[in-house]
Amino acid sequence: MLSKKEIEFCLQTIGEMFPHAECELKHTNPFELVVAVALSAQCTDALVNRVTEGLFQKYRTPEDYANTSTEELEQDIRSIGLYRNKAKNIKKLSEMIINEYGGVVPSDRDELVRLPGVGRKTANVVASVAFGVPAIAVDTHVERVSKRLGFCRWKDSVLEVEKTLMKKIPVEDWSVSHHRLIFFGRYHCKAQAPKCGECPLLSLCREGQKRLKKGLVKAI
DNA sequence: CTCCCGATAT
DNA sequence: ATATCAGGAG
Repeated sequence: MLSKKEIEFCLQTIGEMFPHAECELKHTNPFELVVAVALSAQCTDALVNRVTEGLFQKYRTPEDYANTSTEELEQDIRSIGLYRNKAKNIKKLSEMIINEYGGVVPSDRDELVRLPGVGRKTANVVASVAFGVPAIAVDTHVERVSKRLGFCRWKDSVLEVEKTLMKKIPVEDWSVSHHRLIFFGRYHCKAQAPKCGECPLLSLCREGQKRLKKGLVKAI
């Protein structure tokens, strides 16, 4: 596992590669962010944004979702995968926000997790992006990058990855580091065809060195 | 662990 | 053709 110092160096280097790493899910308020992140499970941000562009015109408040039939909402988000679960979750979550939170999205992570379709990762995104609460949401990119670089162990659960990152990164850097890891994973250290050949972190990357020995790294 | 699931990259 | 995508629930 990389030391605190080495992780700090990695995050700074990644920050130079992606100086504008921030949330790419389009939204204009916390409620829209909750809906967008709930839709984003196992689906690209680009596709979510394509769908929410029309969705947020049609549905502006939790009441709008609560007053729609599940079938109609399913059709409105059909092009996103897992649409039946997501439609049901968004309708229920809207009802809960109306009935239990006075129509206002809670900022507390434990309250957010009570909402259907909102797990720890989604709650961390909402708390962090919408309310400025320090958090590290461990999604597929953060998990993969952390394991490849050696920020944590390969066998670690997503919760263990999150705990390790919180321990090794200063609180004031949690949110920005989280977004840097997302961008690095999404555009550079991709699941398929990672760009190890043009990676400034290759020399200290455990997975990169392994790929180098296997002859999988194309020089740039 | 399995299921949910369409769009896109490889 | 197959893998992957800002996962969560049962």
